[in-house]
Amino acid sequence: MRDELTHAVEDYLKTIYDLSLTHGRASTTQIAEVLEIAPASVTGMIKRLSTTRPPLVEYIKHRGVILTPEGERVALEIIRHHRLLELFLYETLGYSWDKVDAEADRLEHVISEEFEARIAEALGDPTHDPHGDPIPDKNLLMPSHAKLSLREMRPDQCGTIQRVRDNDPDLLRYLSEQGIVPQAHFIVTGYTPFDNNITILVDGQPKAVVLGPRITRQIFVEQENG
Amino acid sequence: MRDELTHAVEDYLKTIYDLSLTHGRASTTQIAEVLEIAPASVTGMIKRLSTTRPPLVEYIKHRGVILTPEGERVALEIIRHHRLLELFLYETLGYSWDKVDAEADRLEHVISEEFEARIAEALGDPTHDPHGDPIPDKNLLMPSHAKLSLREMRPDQCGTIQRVRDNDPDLLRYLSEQGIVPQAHFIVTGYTPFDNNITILVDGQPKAVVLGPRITRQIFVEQENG
DNA sequence: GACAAAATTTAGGCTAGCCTAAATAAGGAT
DNA sequence: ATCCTTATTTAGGCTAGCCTAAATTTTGTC
Ligand SMILES: [Mn+2]
Ligand SMILES: [Mn+2]
Ligand SMILES: [Mn+2]
Ligand SMILES: [Mn+2]
Repeated sequence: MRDELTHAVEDYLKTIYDLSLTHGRASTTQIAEVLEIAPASVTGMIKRLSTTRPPLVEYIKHRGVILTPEGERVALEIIRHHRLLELFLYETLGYSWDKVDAEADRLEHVISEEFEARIAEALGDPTHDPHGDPIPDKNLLMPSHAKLSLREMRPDQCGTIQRVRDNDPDLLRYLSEQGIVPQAHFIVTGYTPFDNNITILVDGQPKAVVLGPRITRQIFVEQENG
Repeated sequence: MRDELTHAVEDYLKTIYDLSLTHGRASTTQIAEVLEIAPASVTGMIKRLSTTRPPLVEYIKHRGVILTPEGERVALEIIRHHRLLELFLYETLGYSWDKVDAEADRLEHVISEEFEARIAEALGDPTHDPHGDPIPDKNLLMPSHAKLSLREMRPDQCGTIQRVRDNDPDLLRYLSEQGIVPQAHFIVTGYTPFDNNITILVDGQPKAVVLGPRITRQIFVEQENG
């Protein structure tokens, strides 16, 4: 069906997919920041993506882009590769969870459908990667996932960690040292306004931890009704 | 030490290494054939490879190229990636031996040194890939390997299959159907001059097989003194 | 040793993807 | 509504890698 797309194109589509989830439409500058390239270069690329047949994005000048159904299909395919690879590196090869993202970022573009199928099977058709990110299934259907960020929680509320943004290796190492990993259960023991610090006590950990908003914004949880 | 080389450069160096083993110096046309690109393009690339610092090939106009020590180091690094990957795909992911080459050809350029180290360890620091090709060790030292081709053998001589060229998936499937795989023991039962057909009986196989020179040239064996 | 065939190089051109600098459009404050 | 800032696009340029067609060198044959 789809002929070969370049690695660059695949990375653009993956990035646009991610940005659309939180911001609706992806702007030139946002894409440029994530991909660490000049905004002018992004303009050139999204023009191309919007004029392929079929178009991969819908582009309105000065208004940014959204993915077309075909663009989304490609993005989900790459995201499936990426997250399956992360889990494979973590589970099968013993990588630490802060190193899998960088490796998967390159591998995602070169593995075949057979490779994808074989690691999916070896891992038992998993639904979530090591950071709790949902893995689209074979038909590219995305499992539901927590959207409540830890920043919104308040004292005496409790829940489980579901998902942690995976782009910052140092943060990931820090968090796992504190026991803040998917499935960990915690209770909020403190909140300070103005600086928006949140203190949580994670089950099985000796001490509570204070987390600033730059961190809590990156953590998604499932709240328990209690 | 070495900064990033492109996939294309790595494939050139790997190809030149291979060609040098059998032909001494690699010619423009030979490289072009293996890589399936126009000879004119090869000329352009080998000029570049010969003028990098340090140079990766030694180029004499109209006389082809040989690898410099640095070029050979890079080639061996990629060949180690390739062959470790082939074995990993074969052993760990259950690929058939005719499909591993194509997949490894892409993966070899993107895996990190950590990935290399982890699969090497998982496989027990192997010395040979699924086709019997030698895998350079961590220090890029190439294990010794059989250089006697099956084509040179004659009736009543026997030996074991050591190595089969891996570039033709159809041939690989055919050979494994006949039990012609590394470590298989066989005896030569026939030879016909002019057409250079060789008949061998492989241990454990019901019938002898006649193999033409196009095939026997691709198979390397260890002869048994008998 | 001349000459044709084969191998190789040169010349000119193309696409993908990036860049910087300059021009323009959008949005917010007054 | 105007001004200013910020976002975006346009213009022009660069490298990597490929291509074809034409020129040139090498080589094998007589
Ligand atoms: Mn990527
Ligand atoms: Mn992840
Ligand atoms: Mn390759
Ligand atoms: Mn092989």
